[in-house]
Amino acid sequence: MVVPAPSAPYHHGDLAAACLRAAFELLEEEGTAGLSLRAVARRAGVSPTAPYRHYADRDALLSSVAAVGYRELAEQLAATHPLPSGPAELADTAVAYVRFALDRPALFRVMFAEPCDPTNPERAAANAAIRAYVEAIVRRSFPESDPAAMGTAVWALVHGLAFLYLDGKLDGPIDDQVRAAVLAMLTAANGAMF
Amino acid sequence: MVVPAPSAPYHHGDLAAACLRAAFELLEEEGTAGLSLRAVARRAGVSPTAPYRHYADRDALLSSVAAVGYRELAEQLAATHPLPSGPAELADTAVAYVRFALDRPALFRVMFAEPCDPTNPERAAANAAIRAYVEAIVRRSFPESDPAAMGTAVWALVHGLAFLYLDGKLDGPIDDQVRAAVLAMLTAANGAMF
DNA sequence: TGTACATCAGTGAACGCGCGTTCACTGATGTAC
DNA sequence: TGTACATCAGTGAACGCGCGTTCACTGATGTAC
Repeated sequence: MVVPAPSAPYHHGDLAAACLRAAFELLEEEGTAGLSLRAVARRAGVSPTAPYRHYADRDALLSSVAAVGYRELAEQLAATHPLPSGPAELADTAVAYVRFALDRPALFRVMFAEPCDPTNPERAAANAAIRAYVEAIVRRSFPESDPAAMGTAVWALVHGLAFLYLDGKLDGPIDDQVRAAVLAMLTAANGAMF
Repeated sequence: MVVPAPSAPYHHGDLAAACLRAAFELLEEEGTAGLSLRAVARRAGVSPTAPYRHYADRDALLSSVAAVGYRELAEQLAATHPLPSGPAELADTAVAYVRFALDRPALFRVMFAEPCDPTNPERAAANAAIRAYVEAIVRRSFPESDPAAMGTAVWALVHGLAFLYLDGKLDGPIDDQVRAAVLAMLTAANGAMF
């Protein structure tokens, strides 16, 4: 019976996944600046060049990180309300979006603020998934509006809130303010001066 | 009569302003990554350490850049409509905001996405100016809404549009789509299913 | 069941790079007497 | 008006740093016969 050596086998086993995990941890602990290929390799317990077996270059790793991030954001939104309808549920979803950004700021920045390869199919799919989710909401809650235009507006509203908080342009009790902002916007047209 | 030496006087004259100008040019030409203190010094034709006479460190320079950027953004908005009212003028202003972001993406990122020193008084003033502008619009156009909440929402809407376009999450004819999104949002409540 | 060999997944040394920042310095300027 | 001197705004060499990426390599694995 062969007892496997207790440590440091030559082959890692699943280095691709380990790199991804390491990248997430680094983003959480050190922020965007801490996410280098070398740091990922270090944390995975592997030589600086080993990740190149699994990722063509730094950008490729970032794209994979972003793709996983999109999936997790989608899960978090769906967990709040699979298909929100009505102002209160929409506000809940907005809060969930902003919370995601503030809980994992570096990840959120990689997902959105870094110029990742736009031809990456994983990214395109993730992007399309978010759009579809938002448009489904819009079609249900605002049947009289243009779903594309209104979908863009809704996404922009929550996305803008996320970034404004993330970058310290707003302060105060976040959940309440996000809720208030979304509700104010959704009911504004009724009392508008035009 | 003293004829000044035609080149390379020992004292620059106004190195602080020259650094700022160089920083803007670098942002325009090379993007955020190209903006280093050394590059600024090089472009200003001065030794790598000279800028330290005028800026405590890299962050201090970035803060100054951001402050000037805010002023220019405010000017561009005011030039579109000093105090927009009605959906069409609001949409114009939104377009101007997004245009600013897309015309000068690296500058816009420095203004918003970089973690500049939040205690910088120039930055605080710039931030307050934007808020005041937006709230003035809101008070006039949406007298029945909470001006703070609605102000936040309006800013977030245009800011989100700016970043989504900037980061390639949306595509298509920008001006038209921004206008359509803003108009859809501002009239949505009328036909909402709640 | 054994063996030869192709393939795969790592290693480790080395490359060149540009960065922010420090330090002791020196040339230029302006002010007090 | 001339001079001494403090102050200001630059220089230039040097520091240590970590990065992405390349290269030739080697240990481990698995497959064909």
